[in-house]
Amino acid sequence: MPRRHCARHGLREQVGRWTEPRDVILDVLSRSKGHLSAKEIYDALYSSHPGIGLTTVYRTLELFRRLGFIQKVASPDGQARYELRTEENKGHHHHLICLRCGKIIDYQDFADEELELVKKTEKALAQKHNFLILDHNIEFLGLCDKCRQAAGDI
Amino acid sequence: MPRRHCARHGLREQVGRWTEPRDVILDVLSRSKGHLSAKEIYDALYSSHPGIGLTTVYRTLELFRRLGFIQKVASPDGQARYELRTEENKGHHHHLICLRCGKIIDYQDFADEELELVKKTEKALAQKHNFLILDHNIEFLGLCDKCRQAAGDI
DNA sequence: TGTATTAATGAAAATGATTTTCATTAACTT
DNA sequence: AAGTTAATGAAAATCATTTTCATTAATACA
Repeated sequence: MPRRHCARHGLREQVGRWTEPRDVILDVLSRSKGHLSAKEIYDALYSSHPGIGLTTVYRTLELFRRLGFIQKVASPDGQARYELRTEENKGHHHHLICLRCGKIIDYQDFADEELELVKKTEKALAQKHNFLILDHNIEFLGLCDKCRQAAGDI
Repeated sequence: MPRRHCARHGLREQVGRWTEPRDVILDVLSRSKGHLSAKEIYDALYSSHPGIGLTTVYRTLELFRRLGFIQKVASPDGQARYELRTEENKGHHHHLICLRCGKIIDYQDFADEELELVKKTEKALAQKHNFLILDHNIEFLGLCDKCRQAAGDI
């Protein structure tokens, strides 16, 4: 069985058993640029590994999230989407989301300016509302290139 | 039948028929400070109007959203929540969301600073990704006062 | 290198929010 | 006041996700 990612990520110590599904799902995630839904991962795997069930995909994604390997993003089309955490995107949750097809695009621009404002806001809000702030989200919603055309450019 | 809100909001022209469920649901929304889920609205109505079904609540919320009277916010607990659009909150979608109970708090602080950054970012992103930006969301996720205590303040 | 242990899997059923269907009711038109 | 048809409510359908449980297989250990 391929141990590609197991060695690569030093997972052995953190996960009970390193299995084929976990290996292949991590592989799909690292191959893909964008954010994939559970169903999309299941479909991508189906031709090469028809045995892997959707249940396992969900369970594995939840495991990876717990381990901090991936980030889960709620998409307005109802399916959650997941992306591998990399050095670049670590700590950033800034997205461009298409309301029509659910596609999610990361952006890095203005990250510094945003971060400054976010930190300032965070501190003030935590105090004012006695809230323990653990995370934040900044997202822009609209229509992606493809869907603008499909929708007759509105 | 009470026509309270029908007159108040000048709805008659915009909606086909003004009905009791629509009237009462709008009433609940305008009475409530926070963001209510469909189920919460249904429950709030149950004692005084046991006849009104959950289906109608959903349909009415969708109508109100189409008309621009309310704003729908996705909550991480899985249920969408809705708030009446008022003069103050119009154009702002800035929320403090509790990951444990789903409670949503609006905030206005830093709205001006945020808006400036948002506009700048929006323009640049729209151009770079050929995206038609229709809306944005800024949210802070964490634990509300009550849930911090329930969770032993972590 | 087998073999036992038990974590991980997959199929099917369960869940929970939301949507659809369809026969009935009632708001508005005339 | 009566007809038209939009709106309703109950039940069924959907859809993403979770749970259950019997089976499989990764690791430990003899």
